[in-house]
Amino acid sequence: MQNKDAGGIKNISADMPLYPIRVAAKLLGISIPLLRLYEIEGFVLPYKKESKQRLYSQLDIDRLACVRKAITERKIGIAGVKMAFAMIPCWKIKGCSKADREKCEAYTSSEKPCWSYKHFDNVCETSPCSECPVYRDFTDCNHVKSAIIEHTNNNGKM
Amino acid sequence: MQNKDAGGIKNISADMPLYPIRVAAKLLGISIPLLRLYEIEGFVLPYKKESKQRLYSQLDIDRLACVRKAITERKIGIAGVKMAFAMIPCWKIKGCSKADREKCEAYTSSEKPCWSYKHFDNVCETSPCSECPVYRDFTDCNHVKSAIIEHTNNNGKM
DNA sequence: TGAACTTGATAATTATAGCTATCAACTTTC
DNA sequence: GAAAGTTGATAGCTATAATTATCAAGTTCA
Repeated sequence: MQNKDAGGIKNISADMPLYPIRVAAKLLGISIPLLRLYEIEGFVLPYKKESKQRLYSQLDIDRLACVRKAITERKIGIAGVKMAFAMIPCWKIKGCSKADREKCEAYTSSEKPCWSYKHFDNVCETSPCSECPVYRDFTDCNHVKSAIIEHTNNNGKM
Repeated sequence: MQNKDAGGIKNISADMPLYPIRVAAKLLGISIPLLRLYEIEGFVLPYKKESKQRLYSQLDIDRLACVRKAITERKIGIAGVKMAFAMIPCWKIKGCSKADREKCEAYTSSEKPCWSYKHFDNVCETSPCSECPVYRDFTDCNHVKSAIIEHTNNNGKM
């Protein structure tokens, strides 16, 4: 029942790359080109094989299902979802230094999520955004305000 | 040249109710019904005469010009602008107590700006939202992230 | 007093964001 | 080695959000 990294056969966890694009599209009820568009817009960072083919994890699907809801139900558009993600106080989550922040395009932007930028010379340079807690913890673009609340109230320590 | 409150004839300040709806619409280049819609959506709280007729201040015009830009240029829709305003850390700006927050619909909502709610039993009950700094200081819906930054970094000081 | 405004509401229009279909070229897989 | 799947790109469609046009009824104020 547990998902440990040390590998057995049943090493199944929500962030394992599983579904090829066709399956992912079907799971979400959308077309393949749209799924690709969502990636360009920065809504998901799917795993890519060496052959560049995408594989989507269950978390990826969940994430996109939320985005979908925001677009179709909440009537926030693509640009709105991008803005919502851009509001995440990533500099707090990552503990960016003043220097880090000054070098970060994402810090002041409200255009698109921080993980849509290429990061030079700051704390985000070292590891890929797909492994970053800012990306990973925000499966749900509707919960950004909770994060803002959390990080404004007591310096995030609660 | 100065705008003092103590009244002379030249008591002209940016938040004086000046323009009737027809003029305001022309200044913004939109129709009257749209201007009315923007009010329903919570983008502006114009002064109302006893006869219920609206008068818009220059600040109201500026505010709506920003909203307009966000909708037409940034492609954030009406719902997106509402969400942006909802992200303002009003509880910090107003210094809401825990009790205040628990009684506040706006606190957790990311649907619409706090000043769109009716406030009972909390600190916002006492004075109209049109006079609240949360409303007044956010003429520009594109600057919400600055506020988030400010209020996450050092508890709002500095 | 009456012309010119306003109000709120509904219906109709328009513009476009969101989405899909299709394409040729390339990969993977069995 | 061939079928099935992928890639990126472009063009076209569609649903609907955004906006305007109208309406009757009520105000305002020369």
